[in-house]
Amino acid sequence: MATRFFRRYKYALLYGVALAMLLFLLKWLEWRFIIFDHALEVYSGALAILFTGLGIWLALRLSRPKVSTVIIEKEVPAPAPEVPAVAPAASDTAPATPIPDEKQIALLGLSAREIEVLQGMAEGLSNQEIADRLFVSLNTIKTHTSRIFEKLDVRRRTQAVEKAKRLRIIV
Amino acid sequence: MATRFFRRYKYALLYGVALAMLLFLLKWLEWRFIIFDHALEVYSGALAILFTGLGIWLALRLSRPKVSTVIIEKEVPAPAPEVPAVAPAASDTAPATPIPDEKQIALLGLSAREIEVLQGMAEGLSNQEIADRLFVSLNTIKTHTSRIFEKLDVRRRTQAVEKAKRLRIIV
DNA sequence: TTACGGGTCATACTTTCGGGTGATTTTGGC
DNA sequence: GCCAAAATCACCCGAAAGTATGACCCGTAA
Repeated sequence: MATRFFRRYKYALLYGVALAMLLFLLKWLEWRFIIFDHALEVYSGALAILFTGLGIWLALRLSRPKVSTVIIEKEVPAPAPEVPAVAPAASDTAPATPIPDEKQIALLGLSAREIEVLQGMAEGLSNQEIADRLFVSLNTIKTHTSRIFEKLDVRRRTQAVEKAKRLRIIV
Repeated sequence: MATRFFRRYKYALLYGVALAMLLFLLKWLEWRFIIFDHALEVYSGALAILFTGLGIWLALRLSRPKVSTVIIEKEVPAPAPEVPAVAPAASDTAPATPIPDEKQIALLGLSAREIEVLQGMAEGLSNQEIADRLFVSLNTIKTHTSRIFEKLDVRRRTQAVEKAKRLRIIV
């Protein structure tokens, strides 16, 4: 069928259509404003939009609202096979007790920032995209991911997400 | 004392100073090239400040307070039956339908083989591991993953897994 | 018979991930 | 003010993932 063709050249087709629409829009605007001289209004509008965007960007960039972590304990009747595997990882902080503190098991020593990164991972974002969202560099995210993998005792992001969801660390 | 104050409001101060310098620069330029009609510049500046403030206000108002909820799984001494590890975790994503949604699969045109690969992906396996499990070559898995990404309209395996689980294609 | 979808495999290439290491800055508690 | 933890950023390097393209085989439906 033509589905394969469409699938293969989907983006090319989309790009073509988008370009056509954009050209049409430009033509329309040209016609629209050739009559009236709305230069000042357009200028003001552009300025307003630009600086509103700047303000939003600034606020998001500079304000780091405290991430309040709400901890809800939930009793689970079925001890998953992975839970014992978690224990040795947490045993770094509490090696004495054979059954470490529940909070340490659950949190695994994950910081708030690491959970944010984990959340991004779970949404299927790349490290670069997570970096952009959190306004930090790619290297920082890589450091965070490394520590997350360490603490969760996994080696790949897919495993981390799977485990984090299973442990209800993230939704 | 003053250091603490400076530290706390560092960015605000920086922003203020920067703004002041910018205004000064504008004034200087204005004086440099004596043009009587300063109305536009003043108007622009006022507009810029106003809408920057608006943007900041908007961002602060609209950005929801980030509250990360951590649910702690607490083991209960009561021994549980031999439940597969996946089952309890899947209960939160698919409480109603334990079986995959056939309609979604048919709708997306995913083949049986592709579902198998997708399943492997969801378990956090690497392409090589999936290849070994299905007794095919690594390149074959890569081809499958590419087609899966096409059909699911995603670009990364993490996104594919996220979407597949959301659509109940896999458990 | 031919066209097509599905499965398989390959090469060559670019991009992203992840490990390892070291460093500085920021933050929060004492 | 001091200190430890957290957060940030950098560089290198190998591995894995993903893109693009072409090819072959095999059923099946037109």
